[in-house]
Amino acid sequence: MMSSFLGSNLRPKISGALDFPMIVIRDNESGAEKRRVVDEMDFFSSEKKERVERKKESDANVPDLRIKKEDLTINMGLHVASRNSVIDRSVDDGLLSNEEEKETKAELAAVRAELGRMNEENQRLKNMLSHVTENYNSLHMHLITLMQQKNQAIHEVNGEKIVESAKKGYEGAIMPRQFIALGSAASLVDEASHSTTEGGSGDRSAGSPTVNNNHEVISMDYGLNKSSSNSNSNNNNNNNNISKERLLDGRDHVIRGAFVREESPDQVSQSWSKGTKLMSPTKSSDQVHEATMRKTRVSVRARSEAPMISDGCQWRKYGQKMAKGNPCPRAYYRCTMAAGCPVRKQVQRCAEDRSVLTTTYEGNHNHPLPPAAMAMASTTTAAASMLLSGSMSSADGLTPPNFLARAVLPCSSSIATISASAPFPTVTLDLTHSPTPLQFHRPAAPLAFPPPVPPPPPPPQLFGRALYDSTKFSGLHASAGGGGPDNAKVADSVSAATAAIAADPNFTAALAAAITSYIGNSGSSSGGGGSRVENMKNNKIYDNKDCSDHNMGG
DNA sequence: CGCATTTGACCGGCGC
DNA sequence: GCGCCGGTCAAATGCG
Repeated sequence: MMSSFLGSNLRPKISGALDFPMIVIRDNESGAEKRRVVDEMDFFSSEKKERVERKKESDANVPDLRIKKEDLTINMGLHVASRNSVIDRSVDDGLLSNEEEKETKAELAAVRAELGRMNEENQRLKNMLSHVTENYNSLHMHLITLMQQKNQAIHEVNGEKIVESAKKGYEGAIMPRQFIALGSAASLVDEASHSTTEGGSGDRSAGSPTVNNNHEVISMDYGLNKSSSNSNSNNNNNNNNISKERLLDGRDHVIRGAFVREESPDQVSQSWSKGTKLMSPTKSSDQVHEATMRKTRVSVRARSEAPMISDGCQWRKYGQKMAKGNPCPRAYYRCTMAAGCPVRKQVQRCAEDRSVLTTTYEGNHNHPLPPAAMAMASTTTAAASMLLSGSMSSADGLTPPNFLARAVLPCSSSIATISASAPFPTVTLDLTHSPTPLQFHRPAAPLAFPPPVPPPPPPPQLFGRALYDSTKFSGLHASAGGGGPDNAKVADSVSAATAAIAADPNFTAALAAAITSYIGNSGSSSGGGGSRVENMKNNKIYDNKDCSDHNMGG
């Protein structure tokens, strides 16, 4: 990266430097050449002043401080080099007077001193930036760790009370009106599931009322975590019990309703999320916690010829299976960006349309994410949280389960499908549609997570087309930070579809914000459109389901 | 040699 | 109880 930066900035400076009369005088015997040099040296002072002025203007026009300083360094380095050459040769040839020599050498010393100062300041700024980055990463990790420890403590201390309340048929649940805490929503969802596992384990033979009670525990715990992790983050420890009591009392931003699913608690704990081996008694509590952390899934459907969409994270493939009803194998990946990261994903092509790639995410990352991955994580996280929100709301008829479709693409038939009947709640974001520009609304609300340095965003009207040309996306991330001359070429080859899903932070951020924005207003949403709750038992949503179900809006 | 991928074995849940 | 299925593990293999 540095080389490309230097290259792109050196060339004009070199050209300018070569305009300076430093032509090598190889033939000392030629009087004509000597005179020519003397003539050039006659306007040495005015030339020098002009170049100093140009440099000042150039420096003033460079917006970025770092680039400015480095540019200045390079420029000044050339000044020094060329000046040295000219002075030395001129002195050697006896072409400079003593006064001129003193003057230019004094200027040279000054320039060198300035160069040294700039170098020092440049280094200082670099160190500062690196220090800030390190601090940010460590704080982020610390925050995640604290939240996990806090939530676990809550379960241990108050879990029994929640279970008791749930068994009594308590129907209240807190649903925060706003959330977008990066990376926390999935955790909250997962924590909710954690609570379900603990609470339901003691009464698995109960009938449907108990099932609903368990789901209510999900909602309540979710609300608890949200309130403690978002708005009360500064007083987490003090407010845990308070939040719990408010939660149990049904006050404070309560959206009443039960988390409705059709399956039994046994089904809740099965399959991908169950972590059968992780749940064994021989495993540590952390492992059990990790296993139960992974509950809610977010499935993203996108057209791509690549074997896997690039979402900014590092994945390691740990298995591949042939799934029933689909001739295409299903690949299993786990996140390897940090040791012990519980996030996993499945990748499988649609049986009906091989160009459609279904990526299903589960769990939340326990480490800082790169910008592109952050955008993707935010999107899936928001969708996962939306799932709980939608399920709760749909129970009391306020909001249809597939409200995301109207949230993101109000005029399209569907971009998202929410399953409230699966063994694990799942949101399917169907990005294989081709929405018209009028249908795509970027949210006006600012995002809560820091916007990454964005690549040139694809025009909204190209979104649908881009989705179809998602073959060559895989090279994007390698070139994202390059800024080199190949960027345009790479950009041409990048699939804007997958980019829209995973790499274009603008889009994913917009999607996340749209979801989030909608959730923030979900309590006031009117019913209207019919809900479409799919039977996702045994992962049928992508195994056996006709792809056309997701492509209604085409 | 280290790391990632492949692939068969294994496990637990579910349906019959 | 048995077979099917989804999910995971871990040894074998491939690759840079």
